[in-house]
Amino acid sequence: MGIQERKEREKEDFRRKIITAATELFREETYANVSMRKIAKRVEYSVGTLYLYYKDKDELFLAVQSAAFERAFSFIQKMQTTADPVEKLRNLGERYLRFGIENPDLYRLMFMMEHPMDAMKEGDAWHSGIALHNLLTSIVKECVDAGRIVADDPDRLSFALWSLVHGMVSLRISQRLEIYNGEHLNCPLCNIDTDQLVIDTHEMMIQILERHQA
Amino acid sequence: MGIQERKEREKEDFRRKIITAATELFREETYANVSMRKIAKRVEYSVGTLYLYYKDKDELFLAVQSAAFERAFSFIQKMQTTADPVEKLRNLGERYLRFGIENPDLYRLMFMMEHPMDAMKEGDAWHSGIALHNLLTSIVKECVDAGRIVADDPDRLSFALWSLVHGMVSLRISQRLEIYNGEHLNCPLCNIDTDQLVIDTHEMMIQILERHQA
DNA sequence: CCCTTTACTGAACACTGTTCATTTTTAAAG
DNA sequence: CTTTAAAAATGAACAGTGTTCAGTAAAGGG
Repeated sequence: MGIQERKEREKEDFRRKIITAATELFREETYANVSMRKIAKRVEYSVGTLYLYYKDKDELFLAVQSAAFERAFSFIQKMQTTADPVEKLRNLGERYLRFGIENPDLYRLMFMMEHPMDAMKEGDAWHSGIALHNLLTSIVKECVDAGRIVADDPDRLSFALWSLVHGMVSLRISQRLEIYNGEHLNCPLCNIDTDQLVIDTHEMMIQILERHQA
Repeated sequence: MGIQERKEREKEDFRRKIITAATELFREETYANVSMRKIAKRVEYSVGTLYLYYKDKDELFLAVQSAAFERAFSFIQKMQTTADPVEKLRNLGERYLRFGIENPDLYRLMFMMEHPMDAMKEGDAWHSGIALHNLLTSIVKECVDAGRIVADDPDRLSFALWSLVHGMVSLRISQRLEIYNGEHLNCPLCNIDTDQLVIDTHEMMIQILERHQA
C-alpha cells in the first residue's frame, strides 16, 4: 500500500511548500499584507486549496512561526564554542540580538504578534523555542556553578536576561529607539547607532552580573 | 470674529471625540478589528467625515497613541512619594509594569505596533513618552548620586532597565509567558502567576543593582 | 471501463481602508 | 429675509481582505 504513503508524503511536502512561500512573502511584507490569495498565487494553486491544508490564516502562520523558531535556534546555536561560561552567555545573547535585528518580521511572529497565539494552545510550535530557553538557563547555571555569577535563583535570572534582550530587540525593531535620534531627547546615548547601543548595553549588563560578587 | 474661533474649537472637540471613540473601541478589539466604519458609527457620522479630520487610519491611531502616552505618564506619576531613591526606582518600575499589564492594547500601540510609526516621523506624539524616559533617568541618577547604585553610565543603565521592564510586559501581554504554564518546561518558575513572576523578577534585578557595589 | 473518493477550483459573501462627486448646512452679503 | 459662495458631511464605488462551498476535475480500486 505504497500509495497511501506517497499521498501522505505529498501532502506533507505541499504543506511545507505553502509555509515556505508564506515565509518568503512575509519577509517582504507585513502579516496583514501577506494575503491568502498572494500565497496561493505563489504556490500556483487556488485560494480554496490552502484551506484544505490549513484551517485558517492563523494556523498557517503558526506553522511559519514554528519554522522561524527552528531557524532561530539553529542560527543561535552556531555560536563560537568557548570553555568560559560567561563568554558563552555573552555569545548567546549577542546572537539572539543579531537574529532579532536581522529578521525583524520573523522575530515579531515568534515573540510579539498576538495573532497565531490563539491557534497555539497546544502543539509543538514552541518546540525549538523551549530548546532555546533551556540553552539559556543551562549556560546561566554553568556561570553560577563556576562561581562567575552569583544568583540565588538562576532560573529567574535567566528569565530576566531573556526579558532584557527581548526588550531591546523589540524596541529596536519597532523603531522605538528612534527617540534617541531626534532632538527630543538630550543624553549621551543620542545619535549612537541603535544596533551598537543594544549590543553595548547587553555587554554592560553581563559585566554588572559578573562583578556582582556577594 | 468669534465665529472662526468657535469653529476652530468645534473642530478640535470633534477630533478629540473621534480619538475617544477610537480608544474605547480599541480597548475592546484589536487594531485590525477597529474599522473606520465602526468609529464613524460610534461618533454618529459617516465614514468619509473621519477623513476630513484625520488623513488616514494611521494618523488617527497616532493620536490615540499620543493620548495613551498621556494616560500612562499620569498613571505612573501617581506613585508613592519617597525620599529613598531606590524605593522610587522600584515604584516607578512596578507602576510601569502595572500599566502595561492592565492596558495591554494601549501598551501595544505605544511600544510594539509598527503601524502608527510611519506616520510619526515628527510631531509630539511621544511628548509624554519622552517625559517618562526623563523621569526614569533622573531617578536612576538620583540612585547613583546617593551612592546606592554603582553605574559608569547611568543613561545606559536607564535604557537597560527600560528594556527589562518593557521586555517583561511585552512577553506577558503577548501570552509568551504561557510556556511557563504548560508541561513544556520544567523549572521552578513554572505555574507561578505570570504577573507575580514579572514583579518579583523586577525586584530581584533592583536588588542585584543595589548590592552591586564596586 | 465504471464509479467512488479525493483533490481542487473560483465565484460569492461580508467585510476592510480610502476616495470623491453629490448633497446639505452654514455664514456672510445684498 | 433672500441670495450666494464656501464649508461640511455624505455614502456609493473601488480594489482589496479572509473564508466558504457548490461544482468540477483527477485518481485509485474493483
